[in-house]
Amino acid sequence: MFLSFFVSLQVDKILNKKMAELESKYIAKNVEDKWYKRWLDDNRFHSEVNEKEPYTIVIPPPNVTGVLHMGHMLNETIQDVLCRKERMNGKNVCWVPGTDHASIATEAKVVNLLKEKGIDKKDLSREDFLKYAWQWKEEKGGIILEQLRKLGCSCDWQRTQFTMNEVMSESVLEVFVELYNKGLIYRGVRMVNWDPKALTAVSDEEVIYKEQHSKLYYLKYKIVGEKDKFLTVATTRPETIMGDTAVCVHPLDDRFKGLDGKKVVVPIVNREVPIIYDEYVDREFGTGALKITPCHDINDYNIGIKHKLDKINIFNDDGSLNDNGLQYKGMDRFDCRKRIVKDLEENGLMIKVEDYDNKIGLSERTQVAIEPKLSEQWFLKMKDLAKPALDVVEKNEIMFYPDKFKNTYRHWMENVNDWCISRQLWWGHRIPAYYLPNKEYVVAKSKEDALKLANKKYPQENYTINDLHQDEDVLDTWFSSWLWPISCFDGILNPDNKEIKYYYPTNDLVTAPDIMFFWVARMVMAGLEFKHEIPFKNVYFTGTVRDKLGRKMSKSLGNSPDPIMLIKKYGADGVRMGMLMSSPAGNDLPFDESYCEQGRNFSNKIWNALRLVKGFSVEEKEQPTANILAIEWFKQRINEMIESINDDFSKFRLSESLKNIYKFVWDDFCSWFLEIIKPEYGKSIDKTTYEQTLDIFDSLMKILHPFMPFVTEEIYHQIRARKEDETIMYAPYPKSEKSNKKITDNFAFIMEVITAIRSLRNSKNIPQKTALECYFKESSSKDVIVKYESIIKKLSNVEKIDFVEDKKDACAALMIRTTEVFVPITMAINVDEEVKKINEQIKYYEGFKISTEKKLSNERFVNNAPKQVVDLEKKKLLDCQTKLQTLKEQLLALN
RNA sequence: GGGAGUAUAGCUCAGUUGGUUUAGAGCAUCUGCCUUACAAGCAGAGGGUCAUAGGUUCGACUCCUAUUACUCCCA
Repeated sequence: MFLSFFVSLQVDKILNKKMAELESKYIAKNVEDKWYKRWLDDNRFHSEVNEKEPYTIVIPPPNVTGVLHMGHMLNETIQDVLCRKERMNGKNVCWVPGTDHASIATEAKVVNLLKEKGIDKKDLSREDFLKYAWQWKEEKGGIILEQLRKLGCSCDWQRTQFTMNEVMSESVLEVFVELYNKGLIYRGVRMVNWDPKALTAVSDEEVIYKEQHSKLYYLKYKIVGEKDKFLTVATTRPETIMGDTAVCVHPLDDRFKGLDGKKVVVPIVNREVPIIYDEYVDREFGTGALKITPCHDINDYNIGIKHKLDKINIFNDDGSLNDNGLQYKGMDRFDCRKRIVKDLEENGLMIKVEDYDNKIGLSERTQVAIEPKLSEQWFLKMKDLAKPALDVVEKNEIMFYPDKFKNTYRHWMENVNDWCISRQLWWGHRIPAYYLPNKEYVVAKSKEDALKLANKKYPQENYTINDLHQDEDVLDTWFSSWLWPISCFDGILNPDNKEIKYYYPTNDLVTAPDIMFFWVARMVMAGLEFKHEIPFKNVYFTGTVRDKLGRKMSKSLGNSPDPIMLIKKYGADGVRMGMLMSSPAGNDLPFDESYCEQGRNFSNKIWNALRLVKGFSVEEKEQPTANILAIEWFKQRINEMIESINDDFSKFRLSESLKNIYKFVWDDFCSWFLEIIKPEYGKSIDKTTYEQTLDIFDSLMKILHPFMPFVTEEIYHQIRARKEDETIMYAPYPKSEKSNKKITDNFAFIMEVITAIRSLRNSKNIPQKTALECYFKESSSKDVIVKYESIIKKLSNVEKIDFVEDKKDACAALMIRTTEVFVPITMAINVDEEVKKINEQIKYYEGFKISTEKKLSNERFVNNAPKQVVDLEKKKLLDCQTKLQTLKEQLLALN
């Protein structure tokens, strides 16, 4: 006794010494910065053209003003997982990072910063303003790219792009000129979505419609020449009456018969305007009479053209009333509404006001109400570009994950409108159109080229460079990002360079569905138009990260956690796992920090498995049977896992894959494998098992690495001494060997046996330390039980296993599948409880038996169903009968 | 208003051409454990008329129709 105590004390010391080398808890921050720096120092993320197969991803360029939010985290984690997996598969991986210049957002930001300094944009020249903007960009822009490093992203930072860098800018001008020369770009006066705050037109895609409580006002329009007769017109925008140039009614509406050729007087304004008839009018809405304001509503505009009406613009660019606004001149549009309502009421021109919910368009960037505005803009014709871009998706040359998004894509492509590409801003790519004194213009990449062109076109004019005046507007930011997969490799200006030939088309694109039209669709168009090749093969659409209440995460709601804080708290690995665990492609992710906690706990679990294994004292000695069997089984499980992982990846089922790996590591490896091979306290492990365990651990780390890059790299280096330049990033991903399903099937049965015995212990309050005896009834599973006897004994603390023909007395009876086990127990058996339990089971199996018998006695089933299905049912019935018989015997024995 | 999608355990999701013990996992819950890698842990357990109503089929969570609820997209 004394001696054993002494020995165990000694062993304790040895163990503690080994353990002390590894912290008892995994501390991510000690590991993550270290490895990221190492990867960077060793230039692990960089790709150059070589003879290997390329794997290319271009990042969806975040806005240069942006900071990392949860959506980015999800998106970038997915890309990193894909990249790291392919890198281990031996591909030459190139993940190009970068940012876009975000015209509106950046310009607004710079304008505001200048305002704080007391500088008004209006007082600056274009050149000076751009100087400030560039300065801001260089100093503050692209923080997000720094943040991606914290997340462990393996981007090729040497290739970092920006949509306004030299190559990309020139590419934009190049394609503009090309498309213009092809007749696809045109300039025209159109009704555009005007953002009165940003003072620019925005595209249809940048308008967000939102339900709003507003009012419907009923106004009196006096009919000219008829005493005291009025038309009542309902409108949500009474402030626009200054722009009215007609009142329109439906030709078949009886209420308005006999008004043909008559005029009405616009209230307050006192202008006479015609009454016109058009089927466009909805007779159910309001009073059936519609006021027509061609300058301020797209539908009115079309009616105006059809009926040749006057057009009166009443607004300034900032949404205030202009000279046509009469006494309201200078007022803001919404102030004017309040005021004019009051005036109408005071003059008895308002009949009533009703509550009314309608949808109004808001600017995506500034959130202010969009004002439809007639203006001269540049457009890109979309019809011819859309057709082939739809085809490649319909034909699955480009695959969407999940593929339901094909529907959305098709719908948009088939109803596509021309793209308004000009923006009334300074920050961006200035439109390469040059106006001439003769009111004509030319389009060319540079002013010099434009001059040559102008003089060629108008030889008699002899223009000099100073005669040319470049268009003041810039291009929509998306007009540069639609070239992203091409221009990242300089494929527009140098279409035959070796990089574009090697890296293009890219492989996968990971993005959010809300930019499907802004970006994805247009990239497909650009790819086909300029490279005659698709830009990517797969598009993975992520879901939206939401809070627990299902709301989108947004700055204004303040419901988004700070990603960098999360990384600090749970480690990048933990956060990555948290993001991915419950986020299948295209599904929204109701985010909860506990996911990250789960991720952190997982890192810790793996860490502790390492501590256990590294704590073993190793000796050259015979390998116990249990260990041989455990290794044989686990290798099969690895094969199965690898197959299922590869299958999941081929379908972009990353979340499922990670869940499986999680369970595999936690349950199969830690709870089963390690528990089997773990030597008894104070004993050593045989060298063979130890080495094989390290191999297995090694494989597990490789399997997990794409998801949790840091902890796996750390452990990879802890498991064995590695060469100076060795990294798990480039370790080959494990390949599955021929697997033997029989082994895993048998082992699964043994696990059930062990669980049943443990469960018995639990329900009977038998302490873990009390060794049990197990008597198996002779059955077909005898061989398997004999084979795995050592494992059953070890994991359920059984000291004796034997086989019997009949039931044994004073035993608890267990049934595993169709095998019966008797476990002698000392305490009295609660007969009533046992009877109740058995009866419940009998009831279940009786029901099951009946349904199976019913199936088998159904001729049509037996004749129509495939043979395996019928055979299976027969086996089910047989098993069920065996069980019932056993249960009934047990019941009998109890009574 | 038009289109698309979803509905499975308390929560988040699997369920692969309809057939594997009349539904699986993780988290959460409950019970028992400081068992010597890990309490960020171990062992065990409970929990579902597969939204509702019909239909097709020998057989439906799975296919069809309608209804309800929610989500997204477009105007």
